[in-house]
Amino acid sequence: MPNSVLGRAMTLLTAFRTGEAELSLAELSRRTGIPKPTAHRLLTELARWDVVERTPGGVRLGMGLFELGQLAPRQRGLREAATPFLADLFEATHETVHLAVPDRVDVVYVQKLAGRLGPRVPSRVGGRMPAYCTGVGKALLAFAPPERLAEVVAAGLVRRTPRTQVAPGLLEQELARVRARGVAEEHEESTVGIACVAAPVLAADGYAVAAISITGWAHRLDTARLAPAVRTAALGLSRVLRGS
Amino acid sequence: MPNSVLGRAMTLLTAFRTGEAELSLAELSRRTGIPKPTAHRLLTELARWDVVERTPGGVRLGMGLFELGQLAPRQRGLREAATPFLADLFEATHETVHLAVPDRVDVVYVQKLAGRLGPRVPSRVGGRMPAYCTGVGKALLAFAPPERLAEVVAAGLVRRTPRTQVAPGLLEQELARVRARGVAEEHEESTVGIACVAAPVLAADGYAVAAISITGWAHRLDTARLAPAVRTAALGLSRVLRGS
DNA sequence: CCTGGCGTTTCGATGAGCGGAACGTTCGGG
DNA sequence: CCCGAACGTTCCGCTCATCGAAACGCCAGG
Repeated sequence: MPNSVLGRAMTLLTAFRTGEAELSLAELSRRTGIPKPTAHRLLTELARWDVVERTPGGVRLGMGLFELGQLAPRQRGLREAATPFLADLFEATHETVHLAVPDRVDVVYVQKLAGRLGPRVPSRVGGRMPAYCTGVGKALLAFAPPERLAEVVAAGLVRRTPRTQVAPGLLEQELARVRARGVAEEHEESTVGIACVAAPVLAADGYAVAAISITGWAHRLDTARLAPAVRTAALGLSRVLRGS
Repeated sequence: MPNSVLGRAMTLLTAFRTGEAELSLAELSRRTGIPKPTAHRLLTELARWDVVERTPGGVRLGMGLFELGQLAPRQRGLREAATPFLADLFEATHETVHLAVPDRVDVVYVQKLAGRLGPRVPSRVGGRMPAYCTGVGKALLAFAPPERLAEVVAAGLVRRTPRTQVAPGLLEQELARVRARGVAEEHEESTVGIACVAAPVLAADGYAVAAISITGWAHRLDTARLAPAVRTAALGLSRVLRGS
């Protein structure tokens, strides 16, 4: 348990898990080891800033936090510029469409357009996945500074499904193919039953700042047919971001 | 200037304005009145939690903040459920599509799909607008508990454009029409040149939890033609949220 | 009725937090 | 080239914001 105010506040905020609508003071205290009166005091102040909101059953993360988070520049401008391309791609294919950015050895999803008929893809906006076993992650790694792959390998390649690629040499060869082709694929490497085709969004320096992907059922997604569409959207966004 | 750690940290975080990629320590200190060493210390700790990130020119709001903000339940489940309906509406109309939720006397935009040809609508995801002069706001007010309108009136109706409606009685009459019709309109009341047609997303208790809208140029948007489409999307989302 | 658990409040003790001063670096102007 | 201004960073004695055990009232379940 941290002994700083900020550390404790962050510990409370990060105790909330995906899908939890609210947590009671007692549960937060149990999860974090922060004594109830302390947690109570901190949450009371956080509520004054709308970082948390009081509910009948306890507290929930607040709209003020959502509003602040939307100002984070690394996702904001990109998501705004990308939304028309993503909407086009969604309209053209009616498969789930993602925009993701790199963050250390992971990808973070910043936009997702999904219909009502596709698979329940476990990705979510604001969520993370490892780069090495996801389509968007491989598209980003292929066009990342070379030390990024070394970081990813040093962090460890963990088998998540029977099809996860955990040999660094094979991953490196695949990334070379991605670089040559401009498109990355994922076939059940991160999630059983799910396939994906992704293309990097490149900045002027040739490195990827984001990746766009289409995701669907592994038994049904025609990655060969969709690759040009994904690549087209990514190239369009790349051009817009370069200001030309 | 607050004398609590949380208050100071929040003051620093809320000093960032829309569109600012980063701020120097000195600028943050000037804006907030927080002495440089104090700001430096707080930002250093916030950076450890990815709430802010260091940049060559200073600091920026971080991806950790974005990720936390995406967990806020009041926008999360709604945005995920709504995205297919919004995407449908965007595909059908190619006008800018919004999803907004009520927050006291304002609306907060939680999703926005815009193409590349429509007006540069000043709304943004994570941004706020007053309820009384926006299409989504009026749709929400018409189906809000009665005390909400009283709050809005008590907070004051401020003229933002020559067409802003600032007479409480006229607003009340308009909201009655919205209730009867199930659709609200906005004709340059919040932003010159912009029109909007919006429909409420209703919970089982008959109150609105969100509103969906289509926004476009005031001289061009055919609200009469688009109203049924917006209402259809809102009704569909209402039904999904009710679980039936 | 009793017990356990909840959220809330109190207040003396203390150490986390404070910020002026100092420092080294960089940049722009004379 | 030199100087001054501004920057970010560090230091450390002081202090007050923070802490949390204890107490309290309420509620639900046995």
